[in-house]
Amino acid sequence: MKSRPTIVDVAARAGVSKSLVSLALRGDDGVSPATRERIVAAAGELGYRSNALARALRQTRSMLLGVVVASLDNPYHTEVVESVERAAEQHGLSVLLAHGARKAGRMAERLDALGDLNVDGLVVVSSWADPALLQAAARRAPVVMVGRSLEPVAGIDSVNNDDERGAALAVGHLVAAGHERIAHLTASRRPAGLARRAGYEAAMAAHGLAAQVRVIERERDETAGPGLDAALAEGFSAVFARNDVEAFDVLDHAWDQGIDVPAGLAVVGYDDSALALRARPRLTSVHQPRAEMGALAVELLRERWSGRAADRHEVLTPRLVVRASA
Amino acid sequence: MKSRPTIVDVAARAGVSKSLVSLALRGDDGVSPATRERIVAAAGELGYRSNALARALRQTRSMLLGVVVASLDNPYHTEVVESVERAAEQHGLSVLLAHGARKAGRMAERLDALGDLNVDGLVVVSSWADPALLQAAARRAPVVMVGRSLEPVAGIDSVNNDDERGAALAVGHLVAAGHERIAHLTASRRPAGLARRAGYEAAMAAHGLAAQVRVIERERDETAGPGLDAALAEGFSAVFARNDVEAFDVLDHAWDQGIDVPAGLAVVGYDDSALALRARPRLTSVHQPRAEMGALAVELLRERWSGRAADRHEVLTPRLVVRASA
DNA sequence: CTGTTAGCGCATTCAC
DNA sequence: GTGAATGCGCTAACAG
Repeated sequence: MKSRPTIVDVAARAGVSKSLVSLALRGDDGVSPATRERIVAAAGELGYRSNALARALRQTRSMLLGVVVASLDNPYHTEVVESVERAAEQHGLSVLLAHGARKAGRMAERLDALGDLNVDGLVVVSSWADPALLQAAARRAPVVMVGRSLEPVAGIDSVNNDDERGAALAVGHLVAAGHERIAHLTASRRPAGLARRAGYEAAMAAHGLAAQVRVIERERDETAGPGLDAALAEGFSAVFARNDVEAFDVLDHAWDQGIDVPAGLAVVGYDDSALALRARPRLTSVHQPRAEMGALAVELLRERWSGRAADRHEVLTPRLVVRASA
Repeated sequence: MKSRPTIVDVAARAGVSKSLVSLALRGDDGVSPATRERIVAAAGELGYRSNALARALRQTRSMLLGVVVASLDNPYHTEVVESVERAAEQHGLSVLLAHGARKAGRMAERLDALGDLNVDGLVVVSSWADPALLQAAARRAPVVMVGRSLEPVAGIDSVNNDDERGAALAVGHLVAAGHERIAHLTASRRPAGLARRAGYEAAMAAHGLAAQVRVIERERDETAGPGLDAALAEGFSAVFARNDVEAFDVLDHAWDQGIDVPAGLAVVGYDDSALALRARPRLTSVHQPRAEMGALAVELLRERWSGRAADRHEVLTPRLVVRASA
């Protein structure tokens, strides 16, 4: 509302120069205890807080971390964001969150806006991103992509889970339970989806089974319609879905058709997001180690700040969380 | 990464003063077309973007809008955030999103952090907030609360839907469908929950029916357990839940117990969030006009900037969206 | 040692 | 069209 007190106001009130206020408030030595106390008291009385903008402008570091997330409506994404935030906080970094980066145009705009604010680093949480955009952003601040790109993007670090291995875990579990007609349902032609699909196909082959991939187009704000029903009508005994959101849809449609899960149809999802616990029956799902992924993303940025030049692409190992659906 | 080009670099390259660069780039008159073109070209070649921090520091306005949301895991909240963002963009405001304000301590910290960045205004999207915290934040920038507080907080504008009326819509719909044993399930002692409960009780009384409120404690990250089952065992013919999340739980537990919805149990939720479309059967729910709410929140801030001193508390009218669950 | 002065960082604005 | 002042906090160099 009213203009906030500045360092000059504090200095005046404490009867010292503004330089000393700066030193005192940041715990520098070379300030006598008595004076420091006076300054701290003055600051307290005025409700002074240093202006983050001014500080960031003067220093090279803003201590700001930009996080761009594709959308807020996939629980897995928001869970990754939270883990990034936790890690950031531990290093005294403030997170600025931007979302809606599902379209390249908006993604570019968000990245630019964060860059304009002098963020020290960027974390992009998305299952897809235009390499050129990432590289453009990386000219301003180091960028870490949490999620897959088709192939490594030069100059961009990345953190991922091993989608192929995750898919193999799902298939292995279903095969061990005696399933043979195992379908893979996917709606995505994006990298993570492709990797899971490839992992599924490889695992099926390894078990001597025929891969059955069904691509289900998903409408915006809707659960997949007729395509999904048609796929279920084929009589598979088990389904490995590309992610929890789609596994959730499978459960819904199975419910509509009176198919009993898991007896009539076993379902395995991917991400182990909050959705897995909301589902009935509770969803068996491949867990991505998101807490580690967030921490690692921040760690990679810190390494860049310390001068690392070579790209790093970290791939973490997922694990299967078995619940009631398979 | 490398230090970004400044206005001085552009000025040097175009052979003019930096003042003129500033004027030209912001479309001021009084710059000859030829010169302007030279300047724009120079800026383009250098990839110059004005430093948002420096601009905010110089001007009184930062054009930054802070949005604090209780949590990212309630779809209704994130949908409100998106509508605020859309409205903000139309006025050239950038949104800085912060979350995790479920605890007062963290809320205070987030508000402070945004204040340090000189946001021009704050929107708090939450079903609860400590009035003292809001007022503290309001000393730095105008604050709008989207959601209910127990009573109006002096100095803080608010945007809400009429919870009492929404509850009455739900009850009216169920009564019209012939229901008499209508329970209200709630887990919340927070303002919005209380208002809906009061609205439910009033509506039941108006219809000459006995109110049946059941308070179901919800564990973190879990759907309500035994309490919910016990309530369902009482044999109500319809349930009005405090919000979609809890209505979703009701559907799950009904499913567990083999209760057919809506034949054996009609269910109505509140918020009409994305969850309503995920539910099976699709959830009948009270719709809060979130698009208008977001736009209104931004509008209220703009009025404050224009000098309005009196508080405004806007209450919008909800409507019932009838789907399959009731 | 304790504290001050001067100037920086970047874009905007006003008097000339 | 320009130079100088401004906003706010940090910091190098300097004085007591």
